[in-house]
Amino acid sequence: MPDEDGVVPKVGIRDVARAAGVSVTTVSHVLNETPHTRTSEATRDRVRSVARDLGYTPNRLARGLRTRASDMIGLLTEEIATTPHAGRIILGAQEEASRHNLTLAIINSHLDAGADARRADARALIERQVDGIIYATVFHHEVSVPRELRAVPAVLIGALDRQGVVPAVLPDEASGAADLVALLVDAGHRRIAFADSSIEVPATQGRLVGYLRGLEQAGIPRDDRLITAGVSEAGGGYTTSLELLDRVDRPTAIFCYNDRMAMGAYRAAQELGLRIPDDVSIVGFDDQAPIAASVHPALTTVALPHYEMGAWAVATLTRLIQSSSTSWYRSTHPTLLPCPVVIRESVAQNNQ
Amino acid sequence: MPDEDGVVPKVGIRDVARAAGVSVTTVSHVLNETPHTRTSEATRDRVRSVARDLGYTPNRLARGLRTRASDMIGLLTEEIATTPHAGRIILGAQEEASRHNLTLAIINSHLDAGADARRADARALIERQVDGIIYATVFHHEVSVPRELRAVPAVLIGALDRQGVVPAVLPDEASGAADLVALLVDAGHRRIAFADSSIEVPATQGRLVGYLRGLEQAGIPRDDRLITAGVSEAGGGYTTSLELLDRVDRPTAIFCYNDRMAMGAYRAAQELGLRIPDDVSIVGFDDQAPIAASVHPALTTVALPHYEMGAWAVATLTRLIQSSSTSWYRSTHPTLLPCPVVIRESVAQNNQ
DNA sequence: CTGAAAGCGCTTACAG
DNA sequence: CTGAAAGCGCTTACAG
Repeated sequence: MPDEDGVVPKVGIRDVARAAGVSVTTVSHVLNETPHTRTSEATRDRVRSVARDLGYTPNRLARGLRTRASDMIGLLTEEIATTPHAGRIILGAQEEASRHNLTLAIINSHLDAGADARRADARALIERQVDGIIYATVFHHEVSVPRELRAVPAVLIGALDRQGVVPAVLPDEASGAADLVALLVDAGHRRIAFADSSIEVPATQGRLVGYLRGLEQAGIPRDDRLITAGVSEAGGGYTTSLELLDRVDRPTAIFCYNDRMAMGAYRAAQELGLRIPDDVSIVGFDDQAPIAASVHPALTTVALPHYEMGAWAVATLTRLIQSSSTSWYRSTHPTLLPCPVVIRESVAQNNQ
Repeated sequence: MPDEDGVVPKVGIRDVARAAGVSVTTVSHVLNETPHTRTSEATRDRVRSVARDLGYTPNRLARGLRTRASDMIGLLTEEIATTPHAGRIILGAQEEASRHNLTLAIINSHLDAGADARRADARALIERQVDGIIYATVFHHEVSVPRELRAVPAVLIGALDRQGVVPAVLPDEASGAADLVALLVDAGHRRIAFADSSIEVPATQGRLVGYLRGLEQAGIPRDDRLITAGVSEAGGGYTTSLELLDRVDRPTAIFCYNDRMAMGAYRAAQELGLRIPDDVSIVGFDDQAPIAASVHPALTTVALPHYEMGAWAVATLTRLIQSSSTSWYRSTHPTLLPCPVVIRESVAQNNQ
């Protein structure tokens, strides 16, 4: 309880021990429920109630120093907090951490900060004695993992380790894209365009691959005239869709690389007097929170498993930490997490 | 360097001391650049180079235990990581923390988790010995701050302390709204509608107040027929704008409560064959990342100072921590941070 | 069933 | 200018 200054005198384990008339050893055993330690029920009750009455709060710093486990996970993000939806990676990691009684310490590195800054950030986390580090990037390019990450168990989100030794998790963009195509095919579409992004990120590969796989699985021959590319913003989707929809044999559906491009496609369709989805179906990718649900008609798209990747990373890390094996890493195969199709209103049956 | 097992033997301050042929005291002084401590230049150089060669990484846990300062700030968010843009609060806090050589530990509480869960979360942070806590909420309702927050310096983001004792920072929504109205007035508009949100959050108050203040400053009489309310989603903006724009004396500009409602207003205008901004100007609020820039024409709106609030919180907290005064809190006035108008293309000169 | 004591890796008066 | 030693608040063999 606060004294008249409002200062709360910190009560430590020895205060509890003294007040309960036992040793600190016993207090520690009781409060931590140390296995293989038999303490009389009476003593345990007394210790617990004294601890509560005194408002004892264990000092996890001291505990960590002694046990050599800080129970903290470091999350190193690369420009990710700026990205929409990235908050869900943090959220997934945080909630999984809470489930394991771990705390998440985060540091954000700027993309353009360079390798040195990133290494310094990793070091800062290691100085905190984090038990493991999650390194999350925006695009899943291959990264050379800062070598400080070798000092501690680590996992990657959205990136591949060039040395192929650090476990990684990625969205299964190809399957998501293929599923989306299947949805279109099921609705009777066969002339499905792919409005790709012209910028070179690995995600492009995945989505294009999935698009092609989807066609193949439906027995629809690839038609390169239906594959276009533009800036991965609304503007790019507009330009590219305008051209696509102005053809005599225009596609009955457009699969846009992302939701922003889909917004542009909406506008193109509108200007051409085509109704969505009756005259043309449009789908996107990303399930970007405010866009996909706010456009009219609401956009059918594919969601990225941000939350799940964050949770996966912490779960995997705790396993690595517990195994405490010298060789943390077995599999070099990245884990692919499903990208679920989110059905809204921008796809209609095709009757042509 | 790793031995053959890949295990990196932890090097501590005593290893450095031994290798440099000095005491740990000296190593500590040199590495921390302790003031009022004169160590020969030669010794300092030797210590530093030995530390570097050995790859010495100070253990901040041990340091914290000794100095009673963990150099960690706890960020307690309330459902915030789910909110678009909330990442920027975390980012602002994180970057400001880095500047002070502090690390951010985050925990997210669910809105519906209740006061007990929130208190447990605060306690978890305090067990980590955080030097201060930031409590960030989505809507700035008044909150009763968990009493564990009294044990440590704390600041509020986006909320007011019911007891009026914890420093708080809020977006100056009223001024932002007034500025937006001023922009419209400068463009010659006088019949400016306000498509308010029908849900009751304090932000509504601020924006409405700002709208009215803006009119007043321009000498435009308040016209309640121009103030409507709808669901604060695209659908609400659509319905409400449709009605507004269908009047004979329709407004020349619509100020939407948020960007999502503005998207609905866009659709209403389109359906009525009104061009934006030539026939009607539309503005929003929030500057929601993917929406405002992706709609056509790009939306003029007001940005929320998320990043700045995060940075403010950490900066203020460090000041409170350093002052180490028993009575941390002086001012009960919340700090209001400006909401800058972001001019894009949805406002045109009115010539009626 | 319970406790005395060492030690985790640092910092910091204090002494020389 | 430099160092020996105490101590931050815990946990954990070990002994009884």
